[in-house]
Formats: sequence, structure tokens, C-alpha cells
Amino acid sequence: MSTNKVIKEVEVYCREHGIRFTDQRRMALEIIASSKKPLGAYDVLAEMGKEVENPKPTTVYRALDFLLEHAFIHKIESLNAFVVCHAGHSHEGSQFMVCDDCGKVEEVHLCHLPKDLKKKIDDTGFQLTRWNTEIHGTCNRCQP
Amino acid sequence: MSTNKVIKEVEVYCREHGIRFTDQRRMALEIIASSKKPLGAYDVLAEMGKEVENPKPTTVYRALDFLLEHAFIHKIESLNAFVVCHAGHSHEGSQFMVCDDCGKVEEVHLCHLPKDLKKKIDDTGFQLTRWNTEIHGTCNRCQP
DNA sequence: TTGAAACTGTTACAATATAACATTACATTC
DNA sequence: GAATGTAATGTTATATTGTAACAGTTTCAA
Ligand SMILES: [Zn+2]
Ligand SMILES: [Zn+2]
Ligand SMILES: [Zn+2]
Ligand SMILES: [Zn+2]
Repeated sequence: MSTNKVIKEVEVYCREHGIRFTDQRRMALEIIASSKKPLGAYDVLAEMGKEVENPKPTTVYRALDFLLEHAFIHKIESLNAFVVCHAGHSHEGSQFMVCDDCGKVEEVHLCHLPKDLKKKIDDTGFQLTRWNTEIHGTCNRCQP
Repeated sequence: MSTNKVIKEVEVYCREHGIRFTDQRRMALEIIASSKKPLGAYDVLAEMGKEVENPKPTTVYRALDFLLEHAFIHKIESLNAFVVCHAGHSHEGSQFMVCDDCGKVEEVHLCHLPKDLKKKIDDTGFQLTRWNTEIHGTCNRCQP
């Protein structure tokens, strides 16, 4: 999905939900959405630095927190890096295939927790709020 | 499983596989295995400091790398913290239930990737090396 | 129009992790 | 058992990632 399309959709979503989509937030989202690979917070910071004077980590992390909270982006925990959401709707679970060769990440997106996991969780009385699966390996483009 | 039992098993495993289970590695494993909650690298460092003079981060991270490599411990990526493996055998995938209230983590352990994920991965030709699921929420002891 | 809440600016710092290079211990082979 | 190569450790410094705290500003609605 094109960066413009992502921005447009988030714009609409925010307007409809009375959420403020400020310049900093838009800028951070644009940067992440235009990247082919996950970006670290300080990568985003560096990119921001090309458009505004000397931005600070706090600024970036605040924008990231906002974007995460509304699930416009996700954090790849094993990389400390961020990607734009490609599922098109808010979801409590995220799944990613991470290529350790080229560094690209693809969001898989299952709407529901797999049955066998769900069962184990229900059995223990655990109350789920969110879940995340990160699958590492080699993408098909990077194989011999 | 008791700390002693874990240590004994790893000892045997290492002897049988010609792997060196040195004092530092043993100490790090003991510290992690005796903890009720996941420990950060610097928590381990602090504990080590009670037994040896002024250990350094490098020392801890080396021990952790070793223990991770042989899957005696796992890293909870969303917490930057480490737990002892409770599955009893090496495995390419790990699953955890993380209680955001009390901080305790339980290893679920499915031997295989859930079918629906497996299918998506196979469809794209992705070659898996390892996978990790972290489920956040509230454990049954922490619920009202 | 004013008061509360959300957002931003700024400074400083905390927490997590690695690089680089010197030294020591260990196992293997001659 | 000396020579040798590899694995493990010691040491110093630094890189990377993420927050705390508090002051100032904007927004929106009562
Ligand atoms: Zn998503
Ligand atoms: Zn690849
Ligand atoms: Zn395990
Ligand atoms: Zn709990």
C-alpha cells in the first residue's frame, strides 16, 4: 500500500474518531510507511531531522507511542524497530516474518490466536490483551 | 523445576555434547533459574556481583549468549529479559504468557508452529529458523 | 474566556547492548 | 610435555535504545 494511501486512511480514521493527527505524528508515520524495512526510533529521528531542526528522541518516541497505541504501526520487538500496519484494521495480535538476510519484514496477520494456543491460554485462565509472533528465517527472494 | 535439577540437566547435556559449562555460565543460569520472574541482563549482572568482584556487562552478555544459543534460556523480547527454558528439550519456537500485572511469565511451548501460520509461511516460500510468540495479559492469580 | 486536557519543547539521564583488543585456559597433536 | 590453535575471559570504552521531569503551548469545549 502506498504511503499516501496509508496517510489518507489514517487521516480519515482520526477525523472520524476525534483523534488528533498532528504534524509530528504524520511525519513519523510517513517515514515509517515509506520505508521498505523496519526502522529504529533513531532512524526515524534521523529522517525527521531532514525536515525539521534538531528533533529530540522524546519527540519521536511520543509520536511512535501514539502510532502504536492506535495500531497504525507495530513494533518488531526482536529488532527494536517499527513497521507500518498492513492489516487495514485494528487487531490485538500481530505476526511477522522477518528475513534475517535482507531485513525485510512481512506482516502475516491472523485475526485470531491459533486454536492450540488459545486452548492453552483458556485452560490457565489467562486474560489476553495482546499477542505478537515474530518468525525469523530467510525470505524466498534471499534463498539460493 | 528446581534450580538444582536444571543445572544438573544442563551439566549432563554439556558433558554429552562436548560443550563447556564454565563457572560464569553456570552462575548466570543459576541466577536466572532461581528467579520467579524474568531478569534483565543487568539484574543478572547485579546478582553476579554478589558472588564475584565487579563483573562487567560483557561477561553477562557472553554468558547469556551461550545459554541462549543452546536454548537453556529464552529471551522475552518485549521485556528485554531472560527466563530459563521449561520445555526440557531444544525447540525452534517459544511461546510465553506474560502477566503485565505481576510480571510473571509462563512458557507455554507448542512443539510446532500452528497450522494456519505454517500454511501462510509455506505459501510464501519463507524458510523458518526460529519463531517466538509473546502473549500479554493478566494471569489468573492477578484477576479480580 | 477561561479552564482542563492534550500536545510539544527542552534538558538530562537511565537502561540495554556491543566493539575492540589483550590475556588466559584448554584441548590436540607432535 | 612443549607447541599450537581455539575457545573463553578480562578490560576499557562506547553505541544504541528508551524515559523522567517540568515548563510552555495549543486545542476544544463549557
Ligand atoms: Zn497490523
Ligand atoms: Zn530476504
Ligand atoms: Zn523453552
Ligand atoms: Zn499475574
